Amino acid sequence: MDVRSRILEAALGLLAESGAHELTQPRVARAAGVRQSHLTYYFPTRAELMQAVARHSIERLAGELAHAREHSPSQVARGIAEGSSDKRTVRVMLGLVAAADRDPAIKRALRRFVGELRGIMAPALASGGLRAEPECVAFFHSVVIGCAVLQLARDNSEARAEARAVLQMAARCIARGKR
Amino acid sequence: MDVRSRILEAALGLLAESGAHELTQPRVARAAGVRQSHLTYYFPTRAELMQAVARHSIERLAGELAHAREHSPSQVARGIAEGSSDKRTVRVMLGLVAAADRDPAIKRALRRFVGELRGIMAPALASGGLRAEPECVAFFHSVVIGCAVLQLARDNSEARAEARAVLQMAARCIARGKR
DNA sequence: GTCTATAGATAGATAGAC
DNA sequence: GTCTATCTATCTATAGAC
Repeated sequence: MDVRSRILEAALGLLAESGAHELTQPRVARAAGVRQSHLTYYFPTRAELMQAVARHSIERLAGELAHAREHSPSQVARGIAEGSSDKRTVRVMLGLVAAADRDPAIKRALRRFVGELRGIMAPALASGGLRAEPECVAFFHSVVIGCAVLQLARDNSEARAEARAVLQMAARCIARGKR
Repeated sequence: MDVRSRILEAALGLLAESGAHELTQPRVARAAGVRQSHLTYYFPTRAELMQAVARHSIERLAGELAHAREHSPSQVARGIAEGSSDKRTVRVMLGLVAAADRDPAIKRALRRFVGELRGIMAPALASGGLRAEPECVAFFHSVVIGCAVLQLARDNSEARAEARAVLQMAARCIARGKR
């Protein structure tokens, strides 16, 4: 793996493990096994590093979903459910949202990602007997994110059980043939 | 207003305006009009400052809702809808979630707040003709948070319109008389 | 591409006078 | 409770040798 990729992998790991707070040049460099001044050769400013980390994280998340898609739509659904209950994934997402709030470039990347994610999500919902109109996909996506955030914020078994119940409820709401 | 309150107000302002990234001792002190070394008299460590800011933010958010409740349940509903589309409020919430992820004390405060918020939310939903069982409140709460995060992340008119549509859809899902 | 070295800024925290 | 002064650690960024 080339150095640039090693750096991005290390950054993603820190982001997933401890949140955006850990994403500093010295820590990323140490985790990647390069000198800090070498890191700035690839990413001259912190903003460029963050943008690259955002793109890399998004590629990763989208890639995992696309990979699941090769198997079956139900696996996509499971992947989304697992991702939304995986603290590492949620930390990455919240970090990207916070970064997007301060950097339009990251905001654009996140917009594209939302579109892409929903493009993957829609057929998975459809094959699960759920409605896949854009409105329904947006609805389900919102529920998934809400559950994920509430779960990371509270982080106990009660929150996990609640997330499961709420997601099932959301699925019933967009079940085909209803309303 | 005493100094301690001024500090917390200033911190909340920074958090709402620019996110958790801005919450440093020097910036908070400057915004509050005190010396940094004076700030550490009230909050000896950064962790204590963060915990106090969390408590203060939560009191503020809960207070605004409780105040709306004195008027009418529909105002509570409007307050929740407005809060979830107000970037300042969402920044505060995301900052607290990120802080809770690293500090169990903040996590506990956030858990209590979720309970409190839902206690206010439930009768508002009920008086709006919606079901107010805990499951339904948790469901609606999740949708609100998901919409808020998606909106902050993308921040355009499309996202705003989508959030409105999704919230209305969620309301229809827990309308009384429906399954 | 990789390294050493270092500058300049900012953050967190403490000691002690008043 | 408020202040000055200061220390240490950390972060971002640049210059220049190899």
